[in-house]
Amino acid sequence: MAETRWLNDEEQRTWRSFLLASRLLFERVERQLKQDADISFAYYEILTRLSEAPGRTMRMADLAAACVFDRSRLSHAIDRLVRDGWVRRVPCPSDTRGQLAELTDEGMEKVRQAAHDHVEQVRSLLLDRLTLDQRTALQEISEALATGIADMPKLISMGWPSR
Amino acid sequence: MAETRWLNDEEQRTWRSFLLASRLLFERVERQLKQDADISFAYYEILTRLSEAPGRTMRMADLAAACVFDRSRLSHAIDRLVRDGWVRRVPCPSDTRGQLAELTDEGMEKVRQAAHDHVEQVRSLLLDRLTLDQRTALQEISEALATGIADMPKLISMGWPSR
DNA sequence: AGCAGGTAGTTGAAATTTCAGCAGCTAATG
DNA sequence: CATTAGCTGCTGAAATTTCAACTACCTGCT
Repeated sequence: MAETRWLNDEEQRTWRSFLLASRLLFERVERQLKQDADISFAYYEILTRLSEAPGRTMRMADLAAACVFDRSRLSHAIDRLVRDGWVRRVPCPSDTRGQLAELTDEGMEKVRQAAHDHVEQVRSLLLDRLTLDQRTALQEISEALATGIADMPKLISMGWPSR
Repeated sequence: MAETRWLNDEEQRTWRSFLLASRLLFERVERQLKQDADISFAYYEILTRLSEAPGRTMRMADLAAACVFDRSRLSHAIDRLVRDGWVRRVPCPSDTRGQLAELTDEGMEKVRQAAHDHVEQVRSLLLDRLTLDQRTALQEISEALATGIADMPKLISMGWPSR
């Protein structure tokens, strides 16, 4: 195995500042939602996605992909949202294996109520701190990264016995 | 309370693409570390910070701040790293309350071993996908965000009884 | 010295996420 | 049609993180 190609200063600084900024940002977003609306960002995001979906309904797998959850995590999370009365499970008509998660009226109300302060927070932590150029740049960068990553295989298969 | 100032399309797209990209990125980084080095990114980061610190040693609170962990999370995490023999706890000489986390030789070896593939992953997921201009922009944006957030109070005190 | 208020780190329990594996179903192949 | 590979979602247990105290100690003030 070759020598480790360490990051140079510029590379290091880019990666670390990105890491730091994202984490500080998400930490604040989480904290604010928990404090003002008593809901975690994970749940808030699920509810939001559903609220935007046609029929307030999504297939479990699609919802998981949208939220970048694995299936198991989503499954447990939906259990809890169902328990709280914000989501309902509906069998999928076109695929017997499938389940749809449907947002209830209570769930819809919950998102609405939580959204107000959340949006303000996103503005003050992210949008208001950047120039228009920076926002554009960030968007382009993010989209490039997301596209690139989505195209890559999830697991790097290494040295597989060749048949 | 005023009407919710929803994000317009451009704002929405910036925020969501940033959200998506960061999560995909961190998800891959986590997965790779787990797969190749059998360690979570959280632990890897703790070990890394310690490996760079003078004397391979840091105060708990500083380490927590560097990793954007709360104290409790760090405390539990260090428990586990101590159990695994990668970290040692040392009382702080200057402050009786304090503790120092010290990286053991085994811990150092673990970081070294994990770092190789991790660095490659950071390159292929992030650095190699951006132009030099984009890397510069991302760095500036991240630093602006991090600075801004660090300056803000953690909790928005609302409607406090005026004395 | 004695006290008030803040800081450092830990603790245990509850909540959440991860992990491995499973059962049922679909779809492609021959 | 039968086979088989792959997908869908769920489950339970283990690992981790969050939450709310709590102890011990430091700092500045009187």
